[in-house]
Amino acid sequence: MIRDIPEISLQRLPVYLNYLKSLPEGDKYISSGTIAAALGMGEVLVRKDLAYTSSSGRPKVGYVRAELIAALEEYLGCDKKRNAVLVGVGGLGSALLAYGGFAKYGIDIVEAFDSDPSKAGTRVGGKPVGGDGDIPAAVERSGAALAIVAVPASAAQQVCDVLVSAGIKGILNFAPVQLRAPESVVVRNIDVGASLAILASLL
Amino acid sequence: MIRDIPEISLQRLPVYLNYLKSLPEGDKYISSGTIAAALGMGEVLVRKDLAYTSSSGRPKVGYVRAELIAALEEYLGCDKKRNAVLVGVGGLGSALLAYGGFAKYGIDIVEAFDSDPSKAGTRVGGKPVGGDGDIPAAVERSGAALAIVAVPASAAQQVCDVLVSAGIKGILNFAPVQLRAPESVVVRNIDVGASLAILASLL
DNA sequence: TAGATTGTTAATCGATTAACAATC
DNA sequence: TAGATTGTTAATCGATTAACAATC
Repeated sequence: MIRDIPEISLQRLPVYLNYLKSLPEGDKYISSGTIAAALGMGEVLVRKDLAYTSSSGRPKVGYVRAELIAALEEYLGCDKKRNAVLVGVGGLGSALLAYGGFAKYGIDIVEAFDSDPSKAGTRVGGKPVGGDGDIPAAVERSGAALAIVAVPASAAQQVCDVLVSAGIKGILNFAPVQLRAPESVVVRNIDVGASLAILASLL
Repeated sequence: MIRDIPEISLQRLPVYLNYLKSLPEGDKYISSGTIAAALGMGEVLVRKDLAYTSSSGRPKVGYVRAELIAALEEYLGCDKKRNAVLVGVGGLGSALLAYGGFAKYGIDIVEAFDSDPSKAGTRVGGKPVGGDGDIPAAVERSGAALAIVAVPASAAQQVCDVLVSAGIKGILNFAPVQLRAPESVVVRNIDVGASLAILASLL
């Protein structure tokens, strides 16, 4: 699924998608200028980004909203069912297991894992929780290519290693450490503490 | 606290900080090349980023690790105590209230709010929870300039408006909507669902 | 037709990298 | 001194914006 789109453009696509979905059903057409004004960006940028999804508008009228939504969803792979696993059923991990925001992108967290044996065998957010040792078998069984790491920083690298050797190809890491992984594995980080600190330092 | 640093450089500072803190106490010096290799980036970039914090290294030996940590912490304002409030005590909000990762940046979530009256008066993650109507008074009392929005997308704009009129200057928004706010208010977004979808589409 | 909007090409802007002098 | 590393200046690269032709 390698694409000829800059990652920074890719990151904006869900923003467009959310905005378009929030519009009233009645609006059949929408122009790049309207989108740009609503989201506070340049309209040429909007058109360039949308062009990557192979959606196209009509001069004078704009884009058909429903078509644009469909093109964005297809480009983002929302129609394809993709499985993910989650490691670290603490506060954040539990919240993510119960979070409903992955479904609209076709992503399903099928199983979670925690090093605490007392959590193994339970269910959190409706998802079965196993021990860390169950990771390889579960990844193989479910065919999951995605993993969420929500363990403490001290455990993250080790968990990453297990995930990589289990065949995981993409890791969303919430631990505040830089994970070492083979180039073939894509790692992206979300550091909530750092994000708030950065925000604070912009004030 | 307006700075002459590109935001993209600012975003890397916590990464350096975490890495430097993770090194063994015994290492007195560290070079930009070592940092770059560990984090998978160019060494000139590391030096440029570090230069923004007014830390400086010595040719031939590198940077004094402890000085670098101190400079980064000072630049990021970790030494200054800053208060934040959180709105939306659902799964994610509760997890963030219990999350310990803000303290190292000098940020303290002092109070939370939820529209559900049954939550008002309780404590979550050790933090007092009030009703949404308590926001203005609490913001004034605590002097909080930062807010975390962890409510559903449908409520986020209204919550944003309340926070802005209460005097909040920076908002970290977890709801998948683009918030409208005055230019004087800095808004940054974390969309966990979108982040995982983007990751998936890179595979 | 006239006007609005798209899509593309060229220009600008900003960030990263390369080259290299300074220096400990 | 020689070598390693910093810090800076210039070159490159990539993303955004401006200009504008195409078109419905």
